[in-house]
Amino acid sequence: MTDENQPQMTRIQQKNRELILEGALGAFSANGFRGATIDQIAEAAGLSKPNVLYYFGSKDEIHKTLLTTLLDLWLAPMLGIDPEGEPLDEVLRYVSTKLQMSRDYPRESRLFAYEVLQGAPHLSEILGGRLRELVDQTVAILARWIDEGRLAPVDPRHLIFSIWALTQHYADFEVQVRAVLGPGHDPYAEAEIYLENLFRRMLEVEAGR
Amino acid sequence: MTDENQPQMTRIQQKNRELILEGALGAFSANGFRGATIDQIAEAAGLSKPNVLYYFGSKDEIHKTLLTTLLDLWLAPMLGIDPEGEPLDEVLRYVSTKLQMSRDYPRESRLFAYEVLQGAPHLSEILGGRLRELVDQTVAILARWIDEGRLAPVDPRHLIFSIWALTQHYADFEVQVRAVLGPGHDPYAEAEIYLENLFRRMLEVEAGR
DNA sequence: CTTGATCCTGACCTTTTGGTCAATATTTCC
DNA sequence: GGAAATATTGACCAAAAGGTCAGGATCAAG
Repeated sequence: MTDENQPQMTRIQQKNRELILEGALGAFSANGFRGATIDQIAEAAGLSKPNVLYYFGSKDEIHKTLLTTLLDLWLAPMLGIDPEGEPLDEVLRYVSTKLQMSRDYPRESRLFAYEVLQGAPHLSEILGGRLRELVDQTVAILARWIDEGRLAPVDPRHLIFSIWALTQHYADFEVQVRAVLGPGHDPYAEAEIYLENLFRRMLEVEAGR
Repeated sequence: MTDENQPQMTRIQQKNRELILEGALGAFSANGFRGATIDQIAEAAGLSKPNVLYYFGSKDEIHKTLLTTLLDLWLAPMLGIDPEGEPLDEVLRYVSTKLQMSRDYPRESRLFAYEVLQGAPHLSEILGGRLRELVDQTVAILARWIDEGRLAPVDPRHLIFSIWALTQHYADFEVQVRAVLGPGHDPYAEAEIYLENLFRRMLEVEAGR
C-alpha cells in the first residue's frame, strides 16, 4: 500500500528517515502515541519540525512506519524454532532469545505494548493475518512434538502467549520490577534462571508417567 | 496529603464523583492518560466539562484519585493468601483469582498497565513502598513453604511477577490474544486450565526426589 | 419561604500541537 | 559553474484540549 523501500533514496533521505524513526521510537515508547509530540521527535532526531514532516507526511505515518518496520525484528525469533531440533531445547532457546530482546530492545517492546493496549489501531489486520499465520505455523510444530510425546501436553497457543507475557513483562513493567526487587538485583539475569526452570518443569516429559 | 473520604459529602457529590471516576476509568484505560480528554470523561459521566472540573480540580487529580482508589482492589487478592493453607492450593487460588480479575476488570488492568509503562509517574512512591512491602510479606510466606519443602524451590519474587504477567496479559493484550486465537475460543476459560497446569507442574514437589 | 451553601454552565482564555507554506539554502549532476 | 532537484526553516494557521469564571439554578435547613 504505502510506498516502501523506494529504489531511489538519497543518502540524506536515508539518514534522516533513520534519525526520525530512531527519535520516534524513543518518544512513542516512552509516552505512547498520543503522548509523544512531533517536536519531541524532531528534537531527538536533531531536525526541525517542518523538516520531520517533510520526510513523513504525518505523525501517524511515522508511527505506522515504525511499527511495520520493527515487526519483522520483533517476530523473527519465532522463526528460529527448528522443527527438527530437540523440542525442549528449541522452546527454551526461544524463551531465552525473547528475554534478551526485552533486555536489549525495551523500547520496541513498549512500543508494541502501547499499540496493543490501545486496541492495535495500526496493527489489527496484521494481528489477525500475518501474526496469526506465524503463530499457527509454530503451533503446528509444537503440536507435533506433543503428539510425539516429546513435550508435555499443553495448549500450544497459550504456551506462546505465556512466553510473550513472561519475557515482555520485564521490559514493559521494568519500573515496577525494579521497584519491587529493590537495588542490588539484576532482573534479567534472575529472570533467565527463573524462566528456564519454569518452562523446563512445565514442558518436560517425565520418564515415570 | 490529598483530602480523602471527607466525613461530609452530599449525596450529589458522592454520586457525581462516582460517575466521573467511572467515566475516567473507561477513558484512561482505553486511551492512556494523555490520550483521554476531559471532554470524553465528562460525556461518559453525563456531566459538563466545567462540572467535572468542579469536583476534581484537574485531569491529573482525577487520574491520581482513580489509581489510588483502585490500588486496594487490585492488590487485595495477594492478601488472600493464607499462610496456614496448603501451599500449592494457595498459589493456585491466587492465580485463579488474579485471572478472574483480568476477566472482570480489564479496564483496571489496562489503567495500571498504562501507568507502569509510562514509568509510573503517579505511583512510583507506592511501587517502592507499600507494594514492595506487600510483596515482601508474601515472599516471606512463599520462602517458608519452599524451606519446608512444600513448594518447589523457585525465586518467590519472580514467581509473583510471573503470576502478574501471565494473568494480566489476557486483559492488557486482549486484542492480540483474540486475534491470534480467532473466533470460537474463550481465552479466559482456556487460560484457566493452562495456567493451573503451568503453576502446578512448576511448583509441585515430586515425591521421588 | 427565605437564605446561605451547593451545584451547574456558557462563554472565554491560553497553551499545546499537528500541520502548511512560501522562501531560502544546499546538493546533485550535466 | 549553473540549472534543476532536493533539503530546510521561520512564520503561521487551525483545532484540540486543559482550565477559569461570573453568574444563574438548585438544594438544604431553619
